[in-house]
Amino acid sequence: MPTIKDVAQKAGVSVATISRVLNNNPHVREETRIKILEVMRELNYTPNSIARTLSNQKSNTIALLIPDINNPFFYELSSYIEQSAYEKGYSVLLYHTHGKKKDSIKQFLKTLYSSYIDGIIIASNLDKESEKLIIRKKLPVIAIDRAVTAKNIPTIGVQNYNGAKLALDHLINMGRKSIGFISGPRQWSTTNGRYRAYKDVMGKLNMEVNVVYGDLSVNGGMEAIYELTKNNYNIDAIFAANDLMAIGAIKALIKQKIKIPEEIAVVGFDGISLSRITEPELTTIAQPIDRIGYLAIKRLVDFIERGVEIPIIQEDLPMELIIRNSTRIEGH
Amino acid sequence: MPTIKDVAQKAGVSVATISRVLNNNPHVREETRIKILEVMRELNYTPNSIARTLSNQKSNTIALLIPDINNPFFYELSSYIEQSAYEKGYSVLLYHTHGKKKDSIKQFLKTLYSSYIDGIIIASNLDKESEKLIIRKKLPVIAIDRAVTAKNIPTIGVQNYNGAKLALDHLINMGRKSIGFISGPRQWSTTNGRYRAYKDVMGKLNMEVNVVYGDLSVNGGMEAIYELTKNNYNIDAIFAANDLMAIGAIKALIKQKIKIPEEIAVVGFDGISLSRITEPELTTIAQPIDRIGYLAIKRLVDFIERGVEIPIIQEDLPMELIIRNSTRIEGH
DNA sequence: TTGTAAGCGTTATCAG
DNA sequence: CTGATAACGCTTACAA
Repeated sequence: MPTIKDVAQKAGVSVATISRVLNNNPHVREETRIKILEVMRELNYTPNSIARTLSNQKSNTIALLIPDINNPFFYELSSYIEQSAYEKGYSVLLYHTHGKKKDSIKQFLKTLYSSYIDGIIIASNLDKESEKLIIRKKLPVIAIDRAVTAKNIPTIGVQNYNGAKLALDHLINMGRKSIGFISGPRQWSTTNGRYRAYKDVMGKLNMEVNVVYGDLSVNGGMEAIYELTKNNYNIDAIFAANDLMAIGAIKALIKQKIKIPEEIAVVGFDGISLSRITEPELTTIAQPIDRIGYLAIKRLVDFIERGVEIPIIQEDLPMELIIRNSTRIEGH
Repeated sequence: MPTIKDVAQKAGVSVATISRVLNNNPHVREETRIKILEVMRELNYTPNSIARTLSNQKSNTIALLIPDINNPFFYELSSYIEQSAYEKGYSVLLYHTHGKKKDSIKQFLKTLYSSYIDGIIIASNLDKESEKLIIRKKLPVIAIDRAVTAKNIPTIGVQNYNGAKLALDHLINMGRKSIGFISGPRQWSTTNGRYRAYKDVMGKLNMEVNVVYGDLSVNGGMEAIYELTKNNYNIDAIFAANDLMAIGAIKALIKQKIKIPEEIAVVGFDGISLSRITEPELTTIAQPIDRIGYLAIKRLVDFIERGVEIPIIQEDLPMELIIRNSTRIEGH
């Protein structure tokens, strides 16, 4: 691989000048610039990014911490983040927090600082200690969606309460009289809003409250259904706190030969692409995953490159109801 | 962040000595080594990996090229690869070849050489030109599974022919008399073995051949079913060249109110975790995804660190039949 | 066993 | 507008 020296030599100038054209420094005579660009092409020269990073103390890389490998929501999210980063000239360093030893997150954070990572996006739920470690350093951080309990990390999330209301109103519009709710884990901050909406709507309409807790997985959804249908034969709709559990719900209902949506309608939450994999396809409340990824990168890069402060407040994006056959009787 | 200089100063030795203990060089007095380790802990020192990379011309990073973001098979694969790499002290640089402009792969390859990437794993199908570019450099490369048409890239794959035979024998053992095959795209090398097995088995047993081509997606599987069932009312089993299409097949069959497996049994291929998402769950031929990932990393690292040549031959791993309810009548 | 110093490929300061 | 050169943090002959 040719280096900046080779280019300098062949072009008959100093490395400083080469560096200048590399960095679009205007103080280069047009003639020399052209000459140099030509030589670069001839030599098929690419600037060495490692050397650049060392010199600049900046890597144009953003670290992304995501939790479970089995939740497609995070894959889709990471894909959008990578795309947005790519467009701004940044790479993404993916780190799966799930399944690794407790200390390894600490280790990873150390690595960050030894690689000149420019910023961090956190989609995982970290323990308090790790969070503190992150905050202590001055690296720009942004949390997305479900995540982070510390108050002083800027967060981009979704309107969980309003989104859940969309789901419930839809079910009620479809004439459902008894709605069961499959909640996420109690500590999980983002499911709280969804839970509150459920309680509020049920309360206002004087409807029975039936809540079961699940672990956000397909199996969790199945188990929740067994629990819910064990005693409540009158339920005619299910609202699940995420799509994976809703898919599990559909699976369990089909197994019990319960007709969807005729006997029980199902609504999910997230809008992952898997929500179309079942038969019937799942009605769901879609998060603007692309937008979350885009915003996270934008906020971070704006700060890194232009010092634009990231608002410490929580920024909550609206959600969208997508109606499919798990709530809509076909042909209607 | 403290540097090697800070450590040297505080420990009262030269940076060379620090570097020696960092690299486990035995020519350090035990006493000094201990002293230095102590100072490192005190200062909370972490060696700067960028500087190390620049000096060593080696980054301990392996690039992984994966295609479609929507195929969970590759996600699972990449997860195992990351895990294996992690255990050997390597990071993985993920690059999605799908959806990016044609030139960007070329651009990416350039980046590789400017970041001292130590090796490449290719899971994507690249065009000939890109492949040539890769081969021309002396970077160690390994292709996995479905991939790569060039003959001179070492490849780790699976026994497609034998795996497909497992599926077909199973269906025949279950008493099926007419098996339809949903193939992958014709050019797709890995589906060829599966196709040949189908032809051979059908031929040997004098059974009717019914092949439809799909694009390896869920929708592709659905369309294939519409095609297959349009004319062949006597089919009682489907073998799909991958799980995603098999899932689509199940979806389409359910939509047509055809009972699985009573009327039509379905077998997939890959063994992705999504194969358990349907009701009934999918019988499938599982690839040893973990093993593929492990081997790819092992071969690469063995070469990088100890010069162990990677066998140029294709290395094909055995597959496993997993029987679930899409072929087995419940209670049996 | 330890230290000195050159080198890895850039960037940036300071002169000219 | 251009060139020398120190600096980024580490490794590694070569000397001592």
